[in-house]
Amino acid sequence: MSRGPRIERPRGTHDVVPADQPLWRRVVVEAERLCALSGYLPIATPVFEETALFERTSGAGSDVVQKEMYTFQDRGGRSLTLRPEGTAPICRAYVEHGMHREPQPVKLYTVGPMYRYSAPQRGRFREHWQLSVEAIGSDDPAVDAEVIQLYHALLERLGVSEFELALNSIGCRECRPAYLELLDEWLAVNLDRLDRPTREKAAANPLRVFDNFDAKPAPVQAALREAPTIGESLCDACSEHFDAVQRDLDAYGVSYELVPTLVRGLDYYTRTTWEFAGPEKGAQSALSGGGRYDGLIEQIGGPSTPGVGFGAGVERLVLALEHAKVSASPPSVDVFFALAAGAPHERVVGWLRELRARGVACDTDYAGRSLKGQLTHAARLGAVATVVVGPDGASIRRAGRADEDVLLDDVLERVSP
RNA sequence: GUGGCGGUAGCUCAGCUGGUAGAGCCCCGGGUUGUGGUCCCGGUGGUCGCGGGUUCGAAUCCCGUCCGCCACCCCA
Repeated sequence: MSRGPRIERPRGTHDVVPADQPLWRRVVVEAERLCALSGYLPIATPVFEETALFERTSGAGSDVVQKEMYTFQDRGGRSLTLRPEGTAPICRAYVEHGMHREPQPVKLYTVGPMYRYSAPQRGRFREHWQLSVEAIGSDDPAVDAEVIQLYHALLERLGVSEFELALNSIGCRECRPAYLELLDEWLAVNLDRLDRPTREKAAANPLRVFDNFDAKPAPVQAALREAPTIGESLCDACSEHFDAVQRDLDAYGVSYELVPTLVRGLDYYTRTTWEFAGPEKGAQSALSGGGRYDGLIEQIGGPSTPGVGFGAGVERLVLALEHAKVSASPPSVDVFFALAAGAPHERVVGWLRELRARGVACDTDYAGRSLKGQLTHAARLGAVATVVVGPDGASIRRAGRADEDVLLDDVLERVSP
């Protein structure tokens, strides 16, 4: 029969099989519903983009650009990249379609696959699905809060209660350079108090010396606690902005923890940054993360335009739902036709056509099962009504009701009132 | 990309120090149950991840490789 080794899905990818779909759909449907309720409109962008889009916006030094991009040349010699994140493509579409002429902010969302070449693990894939929500064209802190609240509402709505929201502001082009200078100075003086990984960070990406703080040796933690944080260096405008975001979150009833060392992995972020962490242990706890990106649109050749948004992992959210013991049922069958010996097949086909036209979900046996097998199958499908069809009549069975014997001519009307 | 652990039926796993493959669940059939999710009996189903090596003989030992999981890195 089959020759050669069995072909399996590519490393780091996964199938969402029918058994997984109810939970998966629930996440996506609720997300879309909440987006619509807040005025976010759906947009779809290509799954691949010109490589420069990500190189320019994410930052040449970012992990994504350095080691995680799926980059390839097409037959025309173009360098293309499977999108590693959703924000830059949406901003590209915003510029390309002149959405700056529309009423601002333009509020958009999309759900689709993202690609990152990293070592697969539980909850971490090379192809994973993400909900991306973006509000472009306003620097109002109320928009930051709205977008954060949107994901918060999604978690509540889905029944996930075990999560934490970490919040920070990383300043703007005005105040961040000054802070970086302060930090560099401090690092230079205190280098001998740090361990090797932290020293390497200090050289490569000083903002990230605080990463994974809890795992560092106690003396290193003690030292880092004395280091200057961005919060103390925010300019007045950024500081006011950040205060306003917090006031709105309070008004929304969203609780958060201020984490002055929270820095995100992409270079385009400014001011507000945040991360929702879920109940799963380990490095895959991040459910969603986002921030403001006031310089991004300019970087890709558009007019100076502020924006905020986040990306949220669908698989991680599904994992959180499973952790919270949330379940969802598959779609049910209204009517199942079980055929006894001598049943008129053509009549059943006609009933199927008519019921489906009326919007009644119905099915029958195609596996040559015994009558008992068909009834068992009907029960497993969760059929509301099972019709046992004989040569001259039928019997309609519903849970908790007496069987109803009907003429073949009356089946349709009795089964679909 | 680095290190550790692991891959046996669709799923969860057993298979002792090498002797040539098993259970439960699932699926199908039969019986029982008022012809429907229970229970009982039976059956289908396996390139032991893949390739090579050692051996009279490999699921079992060795090497390589692929895939998964865990940690690191980093993220969703």
